[in-house]
Amino acid sequence: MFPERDDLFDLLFSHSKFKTFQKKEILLSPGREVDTIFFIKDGLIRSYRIIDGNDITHHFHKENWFATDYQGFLTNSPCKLYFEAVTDCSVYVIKKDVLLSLYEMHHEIERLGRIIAEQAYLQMVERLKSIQTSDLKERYDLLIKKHPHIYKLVPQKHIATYLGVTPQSLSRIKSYKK
Amino acid sequence: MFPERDDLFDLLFSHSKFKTFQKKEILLSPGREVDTIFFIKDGLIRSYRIIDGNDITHHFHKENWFATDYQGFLTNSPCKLYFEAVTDCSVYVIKKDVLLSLYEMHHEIERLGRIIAEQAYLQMVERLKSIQTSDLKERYDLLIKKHPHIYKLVPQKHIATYLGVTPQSLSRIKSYKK
DNA sequence: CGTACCATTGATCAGGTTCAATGCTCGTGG
DNA sequence: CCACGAGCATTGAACCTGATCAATGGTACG
Repeated sequence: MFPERDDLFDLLFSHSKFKTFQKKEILLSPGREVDTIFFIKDGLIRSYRIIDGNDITHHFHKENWFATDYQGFLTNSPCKLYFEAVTDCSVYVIKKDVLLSLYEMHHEIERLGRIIAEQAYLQMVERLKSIQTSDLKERYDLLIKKHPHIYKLVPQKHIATYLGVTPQSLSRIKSYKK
Repeated sequence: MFPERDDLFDLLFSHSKFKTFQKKEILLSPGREVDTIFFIKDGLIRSYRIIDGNDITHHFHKENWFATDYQGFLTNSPCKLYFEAVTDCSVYVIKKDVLLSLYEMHHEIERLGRIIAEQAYLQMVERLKSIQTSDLKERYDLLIKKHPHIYKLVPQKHIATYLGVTPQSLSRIKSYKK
């Protein structure tokens, strides 16, 4: 997933604040510019946006990886997402300006930044490709195969919107399955 | 689009080979592992994959940016795409191992690598979001507004598959428009 | 001029949406 | 300890968008 370089992460964390959140707590809301990145030490976070009053899941953020409105972060535009703790969570809170100056100062943190961006890209490509080439049933099967614990932790309706469909459609698919 | 640092690009190009291709020439085919990146100095390139015998456009690569099977490049997996010169093209051909060692040697090239990955991510997110939130007509309008020259250079059918629909559907949409 | 490639149009089909009603389950207060 | 309510899942029916299959029409280029 990322280079096995604990020293790098230790350096990063030494410039962060450690924080815990309870299940269902909101870590971050839309509005201001994105100046915060979370690194999830423990727990599961769901990000979502509200479109026409509907809660649409953007992403599930798992432990040992980052969570932020990456698009807002990169383009200096306002945060569009809510971040909600699906389970109790513990996270390192990293400030954007701190991260950027770490990029400047340490070639290796810059590299970490590159690898983060590359991984984010790969995730998006996979998701786009699966939407374009697989039908709903295949996408659902793949998701619960790759991330079985998500299936147990979040309501179906959030998984449905993550897959880009309504909860009703997902429900019907599951009955065909058997 | 990217930092205005001609010296960086000059450094990169000094480790590249300059090459020209004629309209309709294939620059790269699926098969072997991806060891090549193109930087397009001039011209337009279309990448596509063959799925069930059908030509599906993956991306349009414009001048002053990079073109490669980025997914294959990042995951060391075989190239899945064809790259075809839509117009006559001139490109810098950069070898993967050369780029990786430039990353190692120059913090600033590493940064360029980060920015490339970030931009690639942003493009994918935009595309995913437009598929999930816009209907075909809106996506088509947005595409020709943002990239009017593509519209003139490639057949509709390639634009259709880029948008994730059949040429027939795109044709119908256009007649509603007026 | 003819042919090859692309765009358009028509008819039918399939998958997912929407709106609405019903069923299930778990946590809380009486 | 039970009963109720809130939130979620399921199911049904009508509908809509884009896919598919097939035929027709244009046009550029040899």
